[in-house]
Amino acid sequence: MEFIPRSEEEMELRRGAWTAEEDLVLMNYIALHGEGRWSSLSRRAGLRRTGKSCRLRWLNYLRPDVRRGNITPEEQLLILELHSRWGNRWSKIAQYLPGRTDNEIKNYWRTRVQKHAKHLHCDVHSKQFKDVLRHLWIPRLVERIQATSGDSPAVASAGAETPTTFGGPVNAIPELAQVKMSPESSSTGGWSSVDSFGLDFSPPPVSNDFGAGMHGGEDISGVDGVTGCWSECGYSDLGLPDFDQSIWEEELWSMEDTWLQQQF
DNA sequence: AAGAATAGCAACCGCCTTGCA
DNA sequence: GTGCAAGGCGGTTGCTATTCT
Repeated sequence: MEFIPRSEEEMELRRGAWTAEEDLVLMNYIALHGEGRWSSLSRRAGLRRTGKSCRLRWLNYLRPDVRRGNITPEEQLLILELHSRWGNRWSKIAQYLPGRTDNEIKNYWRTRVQKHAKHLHCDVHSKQFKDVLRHLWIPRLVERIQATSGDSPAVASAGAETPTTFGGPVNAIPELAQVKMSPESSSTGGWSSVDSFGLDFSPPPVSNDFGAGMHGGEDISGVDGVTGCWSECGYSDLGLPDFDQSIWEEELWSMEDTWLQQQF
């Protein structure tokens, strides 16, 4: 169907990629006036964009606390677990990964996790794939986290008697959701609960929005939203190795193939 | 070296919810 | 209670960079 603009204003609306100039205008405006109502903000700032477009650009790209770059093993673990609980509730999942946007998590899921499922010729929601996650992917992630966090004895391990948190980097960041092994799961090898992988979470400890205390319907106003700025927390200086995703994925895939052959 | 295929991600779309008059 | 505008969210699209043939 042909798009017929109903007004001059609509005709002038810009779409597609944002220019550096537009970014600057939006950032400057928000720095001076705050977020406010997006539709009027767009007009007042002199941007020929919809309010929605401005909001999206700010939240997903321009916000100073947006983290970019590889999803760390800790974050992958959180995503896998939280997705097993809530499904495609990306914004809810994003609350537990400060600095990551729902869009980024959604993209990660679609490009990495679904790719895995496709490779294994199964659906991401199938029991088969969930088993692969539970028995192979997650334990491997835990191993990686252990390996990169050095000599932490508190790292999740099969057979641990009490809930333990991942040591090293994760513990170094109080703002990051604490991933804990539950006693039930640890007694059965770590990852055996039916609906989730047996991890325990603290409530979302940090707000990654700037101003509004409500996020996704849950009141998280008790936290200092502005100091949620990730770089200020030192996360960028954690020295997490930039582990080579492709190499470890290949390794994982061959393990998965072997494992699946044994299981099915 | 060039074209095709694929992956990754930014941005848009449309539906639903919320707040307000 | 109703209608409207705006915001929020999940799904989808399309562009660009990278890899493969």
